[in-house]
Amino acid sequence: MPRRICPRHGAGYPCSCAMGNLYRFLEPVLLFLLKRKGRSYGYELANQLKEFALTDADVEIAALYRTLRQLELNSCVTSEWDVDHNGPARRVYALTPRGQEHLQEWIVVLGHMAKSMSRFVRVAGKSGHRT
Amino acid sequence: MPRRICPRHGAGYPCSCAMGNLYRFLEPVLLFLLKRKGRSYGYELANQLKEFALTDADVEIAALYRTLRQLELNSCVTSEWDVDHNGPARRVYALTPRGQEHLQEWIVVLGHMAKSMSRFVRVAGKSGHRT
DNA sequence: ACCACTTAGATGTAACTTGCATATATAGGG
DNA sequence: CCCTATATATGCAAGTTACATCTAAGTGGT
Repeated sequence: MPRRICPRHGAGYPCSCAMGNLYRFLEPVLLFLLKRKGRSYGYELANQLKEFALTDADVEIAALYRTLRQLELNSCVTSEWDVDHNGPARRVYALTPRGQEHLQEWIVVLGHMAKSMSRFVRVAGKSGHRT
Repeated sequence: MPRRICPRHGAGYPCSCAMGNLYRFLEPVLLFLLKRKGRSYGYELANQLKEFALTDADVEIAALYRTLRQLELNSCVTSEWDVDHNGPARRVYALTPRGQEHLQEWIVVLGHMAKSMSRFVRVAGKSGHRT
Protein backbone atom coordinates (compact mmCIF):
# COMPACT_ATOMS: atom_id res chain seq x y z
CA MET A 1 0.00 0.00 0.00
CA PRO A 2 2.37 2.68 -1.14
CA ARG A 3 0.08 5.48 -2.31
CA ARG A 4 -2.81 5.27 0.09
CA ILE A 5 -4.18 8.66 -0.89
CA CYS A 6 -4.70 8.84 -4.61
CA PRO A 7 -3.54 12.15 -6.06
CA ARG A 8 -6.19 12.00 -8.76
CA HIS A 9 -9.29 10.91 -6.89
CA GLY A 10 -8.34 12.16 -3.44
CA ALA A 11 -8.69 10.44 -0.11
CA GLY A 12 -12.42 9.75 -0.15
CA TYR A 13 -12.80 7.52 -3.17
CA PRO A 14 -11.45 3.97 -3.19
CA CYS A 15 -9.88 3.98 -6.64
CA SER A 16 -7.42 1.33 -7.70
CA CYS A 17 -4.56 3.85 -7.76
CA ALA A 18 -4.71 3.99 -4.02
CA MET A 19 -5.12 0.27 -3.49
CA GLY A 20 -1.68 -0.81 -4.63
CA ASN A 21 -0.67 -4.45 -4.84
CA LEU A 22 -3.26 -5.05 -7.50
CA TYR A 23 -1.26 -7.50 -9.48
CA ARG A 24 -1.89 -10.77 -7.71
CA PHE A 25 -4.68 -9.55 -5.45
CA LEU A 26 -3.43 -11.12 -2.27
CA GLU A 27 -4.48 -8.30 -0.01
CA PRO A 28 -8.27 -8.42 -0.33
CA VAL A 29 -8.40 -12.21 -0.05
CA LEU A 30 -6.25 -12.21 3.08
CA LEU A 31 -8.42 -9.53 4.67
CA PHE A 32 -11.54 -11.49 3.87
CA LEU A 33 -10.19 -14.80 5.17
CA LEU A 34 -9.16 -13.11 8.41
CA LYS A 35 -12.60 -11.63 8.76
CA ARG A 36 -14.26 -15.00 8.17
CA LYS A 37 -11.92 -16.98 10.41
CA GLY A 38 -11.50 -14.45 13.17
CA ARG A 39 -7.80 -15.15 13.59
CA SER A 40 -5.31 -17.14 11.58
CA TYR A 41 -1.64 -17.33 10.60
CA GLY A 42 0.33 -17.27 7.38
CA TYR A 43 0.78 -20.93 6.76
CA GLU A 44 -2.89 -21.67 7.34
CA LEU A 45 -4.02 -18.75 5.20
CA ALA A 46 -1.83 -19.98 2.35
CA ASN A 47 -3.87 -23.16 2.14
CA GLN A 48 -7.21 -21.39 2.24
CA LEU A 49 -6.09 -18.88 -0.36
CA LYS A 50 -6.54 -21.20 -3.31
CA GLU A 51 -10.28 -21.21 -2.73
CA PHE A 52 -10.50 -17.49 -3.48
CA ALA A 53 -7.55 -16.83 -5.75
CA LEU A 54 -8.51 -13.97 -8.05
CA THR A 55 -6.05 -15.01 -10.71
CA ASP A 56 -4.94 -18.44 -11.86
CA ALA A 57 -1.43 -17.82 -10.57
CA ASP A 58 -0.04 -19.95 -7.79
CA VAL A 59 0.11 -18.48 -4.34
CA GLU A 60 3.51 -16.93 -3.76
CA ILE A 61 4.21 -17.77 -0.13
CA ALA A 62 6.87 -15.08 0.20
CA ALA A 63 4.43 -12.46 -1.07
CA LEU A 64 1.85 -13.69 1.40
CA TYR A 65 4.11 -13.20 4.42
CA ARG A 66 5.23 -9.82 3.18
CA THR A 67 1.67 -8.74 2.49
CA LEU A 68 0.63 -9.69 6.02
CA ARG A 69 3.49 -7.66 7.54
CA GLN A 70 2.58 -4.77 5.27
CA LEU A 71 -1.04 -4.95 6.37
CA GLU A 72 0.15 -4.79 9.95
CA LEU A 73 2.33 -1.75 9.24
CA ASN A 74 -0.80 -0.09 7.88
CA SER A 75 -2.86 -1.04 10.93
CA CYS A 76 -5.19 -3.30 8.97
CA VAL A 77 -4.29 -6.32 11.10
CA THR A 78 -2.58 -7.01 14.41
CA SER A 79 -0.37 -9.97 15.20
CA GLU A 80 1.00 -11.88 18.14
CA TRP A 81 3.11 -14.99 18.51
CA ASP A 82 1.36 -18.24 19.36
CA VAL A 83 3.71 -20.77 20.97
CA ASP A 84 0.99 -22.71 22.73
CA HIS A 85 1.20 -25.78 20.52
CA ASN A 86 3.66 -28.27 19.06
CA GLY A 87 5.85 -27.16 16.18
CA PRO A 88 7.34 -23.78 15.35
CA ALA A 89 5.74 -20.60 16.63
CA ARG A 90 2.95 -19.04 14.63
CA ARG A 91 2.36 -15.36 14.05
CA VAL A 92 -1.38 -15.12 14.52
CA TYR A 93 -3.19 -12.26 12.82
CA ALA A 94 -6.52 -10.58 13.49
CA LEU A 95 -8.43 -7.96 11.53
CA THR A 96 -8.70 -4.42 12.90
CA PRO A 97 -11.55 -1.95 12.22
CA ARG A 98 -9.17 -0.26 9.78
CA GLY A 99 -8.74 -3.61 8.05
CA GLN A 100 -12.51 -4.04 7.83
CA GLU A 101 -12.75 -0.68 6.11
CA HIS A 102 -9.95 -1.54 3.74
CA LEU A 103 -11.68 -4.78 2.82
CA GLN A 104 -14.84 -2.84 2.00
CA GLU A 105 -12.81 -0.52 -0.24
CA TRP A 106 -11.36 -3.51 -1.99
CA ILE A 107 -14.85 -4.94 -2.52
CA VAL A 108 -15.91 -1.71 -4.23
CA VAL A 109 -12.82 -1.61 -6.43
CA LEU A 110 -13.01 -5.28 -7.37
CA GLY A 111 -16.73 -4.90 -8.08
CA HIS A 112 -15.93 -2.14 -10.58
CA MET A 113 -13.13 -4.15 -12.12
CA ALA A 114 -15.23 -7.29 -12.44
CA LYS A 115 -17.92 -5.31 -14.21
CA SER A 116 -15.46 -3.62 -16.60
CA MET A 117 -13.74 -6.88 -17.35
CA SER A 118 -16.99 -8.72 -18.00
CA ARG A 119 -18.03 -5.97 -20.36
CA PHE A 120 -14.70 -6.05 -22.14
CA VAL A 121 -14.81 -9.82 -22.52
CA ARG A 122 -18.37 -9.63 -23.80
CA VAL A 123 -17.62 -6.94 -26.38
CA ALA A 124 -14.15 -8.09 -27.43
CA GLY A 125 -15.12 -11.74 -27.49
CA LYS A 126 -18.13 -11.10 -29.72
CA SER A 127 -16.24 -10.60 -32.96
CA GLY A 128 -13.49 -12.78 -34.28
CA HIS A 129 -13.13 -15.94 -32.24
CA ARG A 130 -14.64 -18.81 -34.07
CA THR A 131 -15.74 -21.96 -32.29
CA MET B 1 5.48 -9.33 -21.73
CA PRO B 2 8.56 -10.48 -19.93
CA ARG B 3 7.82 -14.09 -19.08
CA ARG B 4 5.84 -15.24 -22.05
CA ILE B 5 6.12 -18.92 -21.22
CA CYS B 6 4.82 -19.57 -17.76
CA PRO B 7 7.02 -22.05 -15.89
CA ARG B 8 4.05 -23.38 -13.97
CA HIS B 9 1.41 -23.78 -16.63
CA GLY B 10 3.66 -24.17 -19.65
CA ALA B 11 3.35 -22.56 -23.03
CA GLY B 12 -0.11 -23.80 -24.01
CA TYR B 13 -2.30 -22.29 -21.31
CA PRO B 14 -2.94 -18.55 -21.16
CA CYS B 15 -2.46 -18.01 -17.44
CA SER B 16 -2.00 -14.58 -15.98
CA CYS B 17 1.61 -15.35 -14.99
CA ALA B 18 2.55 -15.32 -18.63
CA MET B 19 0.51 -12.27 -19.53
CA GLY B 20 2.60 -9.67 -17.75
CA ASN B 21 1.58 -6.05 -17.51
CA LEU B 22 -1.56 -7.01 -15.65
CA TYR B 23 -1.54 -4.04 -13.37
CA ARG B 24 -3.33 -1.40 -15.41
CA PHE B 25 -4.53 -3.71 -18.18
CA LEU B 26 -3.47 -1.53 -21.07
CA GLU B 27 -2.40 -4.34 -23.32
CA PRO B 28 -5.71 -6.13 -23.96
CA VAL B 29 -7.60 -2.89 -24.52
CA LEU B 30 -5.04 -1.63 -27.03
CA LEU B 31 -5.12 -4.92 -28.90
CA PHE B 32 -8.90 -4.81 -29.04
CA LEU B 33 -9.06 -1.19 -30.19
CA LEU B 34 -6.58 -1.95 -32.97
CA LYS B 35 -8.65 -4.91 -34.02
CA ARG B 36 -11.82 -2.86 -34.10
CA LYS B 37 -10.29 0.16 -35.83
CA GLY B 38 -8.01 -1.67 -38.22
CA ARG B 39 -5.15 0.79 -37.77
CA SER B 40 -4.56 3.62 -35.36
CA TYR B 41 -1.85 5.55 -33.52
CA GLY B 42 -0.97 6.26 -29.92
CA TYR B 43 -2.55 9.63 -29.48
CA GLU B 44 -5.84 8.51 -30.99
CA LEU B 45 -5.86 5.28 -28.99
CA ALA B 46 -5.35 7.25 -25.79
CA ASN B 47 -8.67 9.00 -26.30
CA GLN B 48 -10.56 5.81 -27.09
CA LEU B 49 -9.03 4.04 -24.14
CA LYS B 50 -11.28 5.63 -21.55
CA GLU B 51 -14.26 3.81 -23.01
CA PHE B 52 -12.81 0.43 -22.08
CA ALA B 53 -10.59 1.18 -19.11
CA LEU B 54 -10.54 -1.92 -16.94
CA THR B 55 -9.66 0.03 -13.83
CA ASP B 56 -10.68 3.49 -12.71
CA ALA B 57 -7.12 4.74 -13.04
CA ASP B 58 -6.34 7.47 -15.52
CA VAL B 59 -4.65 6.49 -18.74
CA GLU B 60 -0.91 6.87 -18.37
CA ILE B 61 0.14 8.19 -21.75
CA ALA B 62 3.78 7.17 -21.24
CA ALA B 63 2.71 3.62 -20.40
CA LEU B 64 0.57 3.55 -23.51
CA TYR B 65 3.44 4.43 -25.85
CA ARG B 66 5.75 1.98 -24.11
CA THR B 67 3.14 -0.79 -24.25
CA LEU B 68 2.69 -0.25 -27.98
CA ARG B 69 6.44 -0.50 -28.63
CA GLN B 70 6.55 -3.61 -26.44
CA LEU B 71 3.71 -5.18 -28.40
CA GLU B 72 5.67 -4.49 -31.57
CA LEU B 73 8.80 -6.11 -30.13
CA ASN B 74 6.68 -9.18 -29.47
CA SER B 75 5.22 -9.18 -32.98
CA CYS B 76 1.69 -8.48 -31.81
CA VAL B 77 1.48 -5.30 -33.87
CA THR B 78 3.39 -3.66 -36.69
CA SER B 79 3.98 0.07 -37.14
CA GLU B 80 4.90 2.57 -39.78
CA TRP B 81 5.23 6.34 -39.87
CA ASP B 82 2.40 8.34 -41.32
CA VAL B 83 3.50 11.80 -42.46
CA ASP B 84 0.71 12.26 -44.98
CA HIS B 85 -1.17 14.92 -43.03
CA ASN B 86 -0.71 18.18 -41.17
CA GLY B 87 0.93 18.10 -37.76
CA PRO B 88 3.64 15.86 -36.36
CA ALA B 89 4.20 12.39 -37.77
CA ARG B 90 2.13 9.53 -36.42
CA ARG B 91 3.31 6.02 -35.75
CA VAL B 92 0.42 3.99 -37.10
CA TYR B 93 -0.09 0.51 -35.70
CA ALA B 94 -1.87 -2.53 -37.03
CA LEU B 95 -2.67 -5.88 -35.42
CA THR B 96 -0.83 -9.01 -36.56
CA PRO B 97 -2.17 -12.60 -36.44
CA ARG B 98 0.06 -13.05 -33.39
CA GLY B 99 -1.66 -10.02 -31.84
CA GLN B 100 -5.07 -11.51 -32.58
CA GLU B 101 -4.04 -14.66 -30.75
CA HIS B 102 -2.71 -12.68 -27.84
CA LEU B 103 -5.98 -10.77 -27.59
CA GLN B 104 -7.86 -14.07 -27.45
CA GLU B 105 -5.58 -15.21 -24.62
CA TRP B 106 -6.31 -12.01 -22.78
CA ILE B 107 -10.04 -12.53 -23.22
CA VAL B 108 -9.76 -15.95 -21.63
CA VAL B 109 -7.66 -14.66 -18.73
CA LEU B 110 -9.87 -11.63 -18.13
CA GLY B 111 -12.95 -13.83 -18.30
CA HIS B 112 -11.55 -16.00 -15.51
CA MET B 113 -10.59 -12.96 -13.48
CA ALA B 114 -13.97 -11.30 -13.90
CA LYS B 115 -15.68 -14.47 -12.71
CA SER B 116 -13.38 -14.89 -9.69
CA MET B 117 -13.74 -11.25 -8.75
CA SER B 118 -17.51 -11.29 -9.04
CA ARG B 119 -17.62 -14.36 -6.84
CA PHE B 120 -15.31 -12.76 -4.31
CA VAL B 121 -17.33 -9.56 -4.23
CA ARG B 122 -20.55 -11.56 -3.83
CA VAL B 123 -19.25 -13.70 -0.99
CA ALA B 124 -17.15 -11.09 0.80
CA GLY B 125 -19.76 -8.39 0.39
CA LYS B 126 -22.52 -10.53 1.86
CA SER B 127 -21.51 -10.20 5.50
CA GLY B 128 -20.57 -7.04 7.24
CA HIS B 129 -21.33 -3.99 5.18
CA ARG B 130 -24.43 -2.29 6.37
CA THR B 131 -26.45 0.03 4.15
C1' DA C 1 22.71 -39.95 16.74
C1' DC C 2 21.65 -38.85 12.11
C1' DC C 3 18.71 -37.85 8.30
C1' DA C 4 14.66 -36.49 5.80
C1' DC C 5 10.39 -34.29 6.04
C1' DT C 6 6.71 -31.07 7.58
C1' DT C 7 5.45 -26.92 9.65
C1' DA C 8 6.29 -21.92 10.12
C1' DG C 9 8.19 -17.46 9.13
C1' DA C 10 11.42 -14.42 6.93
C1' DT C 11 14.92 -12.18 3.84
C1' DG C 12 17.99 -11.11 -0.50
C1' DT C 13 18.02 -9.74 -4.93
C1' DA C 14 17.68 -9.27 -10.03
C1' DA C 15 14.34 -8.11 -13.18
C1' DC C 16 10.45 -5.75 -14.11
C1' DT C 17 6.50 -2.16 -13.65
C1' DT C 18 4.65 2.19 -12.48
C1' DG C 19 4.07 7.21 -11.90
C1' DC C 20 5.58 11.38 -12.85
C1' DA C 21 8.43 14.69 -14.96
C1' DT C 22 10.53 16.09 -18.93
C1' DA C 23 12.24 16.42 -23.82
C1' DT C 24 11.51 16.62 -28.79
C1' DA C 25 9.14 18.26 -32.90
C1' DT C 26 5.22 20.00 -36.22
C1' DA C 27 1.70 23.15 -37.07
C1' DG C 28 -1.88 26.91 -36.25
C1' DG C 29 -3.51 31.34 -34.17
C1' DG C 30 -2.55 35.73 -32.17
C1' DC D 1 7.76 35.25 -31.49
C1' DC D 2 5.04 32.98 -28.00
C1' DC D 3 1.19 29.90 -26.77
C1' DT D 4 -1.41 25.89 -27.49
C1' DA D 5 -2.58 21.42 -29.51
C1' DT D 6 -0.91 17.37 -31.59
C1' DA D 7 2.29 13.47 -31.38
C1' DT D 8 6.02 10.45 -29.68
C1' DA D 9 9.52 9.31 -26.60
C1' DT D 10 12.93 8.91 -22.57
C1' DG D 11 14.87 9.24 -17.54
C1' DC D 12 14.51 7.75 -13.20
C1' DA D 13 13.10 6.88 -8.33
C1' DA D 14 10.13 4.02 -6.05
C1' DG D 15 7.61 0.02 -5.86
C1' DT D 16 6.36 -5.03 -7.18
C1' DT D 17 7.29 -9.73 -8.48
C1' DA D 18 9.46 -14.30 -8.86
C1' DC D 19 12.55 -17.22 -7.25
C1' DA D 20 16.04 -18.81 -4.28
C1' DT D 21 17.57 -19.20 0.16
C1' DC D 22 17.77 -19.12 5.28
C1' DT D 23 16.34 -20.12 10.08
C1' DA D 24 14.16 -23.02 13.38
C1' DA D 25 11.00 -26.54 15.84
C1' DG D 26 9.02 -30.80 15.78
C1' DT D 27 8.14 -35.87 13.82
C1' DG D 28 9.36 -40.33 12.19
C1' DG D 29 12.64 -43.65 10.36
C1' DT D 30 17.08 -46.17 10.56
